[in-house]
Amino acid sequence: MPDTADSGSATLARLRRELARGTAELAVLSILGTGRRYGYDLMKTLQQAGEGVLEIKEGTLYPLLHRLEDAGHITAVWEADGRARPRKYYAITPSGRDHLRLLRTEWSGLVNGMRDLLDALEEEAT
Amino acid sequence: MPDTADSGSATLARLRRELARGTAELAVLSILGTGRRYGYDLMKTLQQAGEGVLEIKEGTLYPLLHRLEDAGHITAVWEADGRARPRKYYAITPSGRDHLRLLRTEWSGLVNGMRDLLDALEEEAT
DNA sequence: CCCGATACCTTGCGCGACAAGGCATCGGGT
DNA sequence: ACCCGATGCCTTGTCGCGCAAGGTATCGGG
Repeated sequence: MPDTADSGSATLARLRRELARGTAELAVLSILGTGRRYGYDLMKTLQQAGEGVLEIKEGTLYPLLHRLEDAGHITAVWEADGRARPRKYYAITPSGRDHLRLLRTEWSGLVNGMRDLLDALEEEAT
Repeated sequence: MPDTADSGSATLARLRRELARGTAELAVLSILGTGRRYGYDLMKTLQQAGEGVLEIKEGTLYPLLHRLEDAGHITAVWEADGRARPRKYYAITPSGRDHLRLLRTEWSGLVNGMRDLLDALEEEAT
């Protein structure tokens, strides 16, 4: 029955999505910075981290991993072990570590910039 | 002569843009939360705030203001004063203040989530 | 025996940021 | 007198991420 009168929460999802834009790359690369992982595992990990604010969907994750691989930031290997359904494990490369450093710098710059702006406005309101 | 071999900084602008996605609305609405402003002034203010990380371009700002106005979050009035070239002043509405609160909540949720993730990964690396 | 979880993938759409363009006014420098 | 940069507003077209929705296949439990 959510038909009309939904204009708030329907917008919330989009708002959240737009705000989080670009953070998927940082989150994924950060996790891979601590060790190799396969895609589905990354997805599940991010679903639980930070109350789900960093959750990314399959349609986002897999293309992202392919972009990172094409850019040379990560490498992929299929691993079957004993299982019939093999997993694709990703590992970060030196270039990927450089990129991760850059991303972290940009992210904290943005966070600090926004914090400074909001703080300045609060002072002003005094 | 920047022709090839530029693949680093050309990407940086896009990266920065994607990360900052959605923050323009928060920044603009925050400023308007402290008093009325006209568009060009908002642009100049954001250019200087936080070493330019929050800078937004004309092609972003004006459509954004129109979206906010359509949504009822801000109102606009042309003001001529004595000048020949009038300015369009924007002021936040009660609905806009609600929206601003929501945006700030979402933003800090994202920032905290990312901080928690990065902290957890650092611990893990111990 | 079927369904949900695991595990990978793709195509098409929505939407914000921007480049690049346009229009008009005003002040200062030459 | 003239031009140019800053002021001040606007629009159209393109780019690229995130996602919904769909597809394929295996495996375990009810």
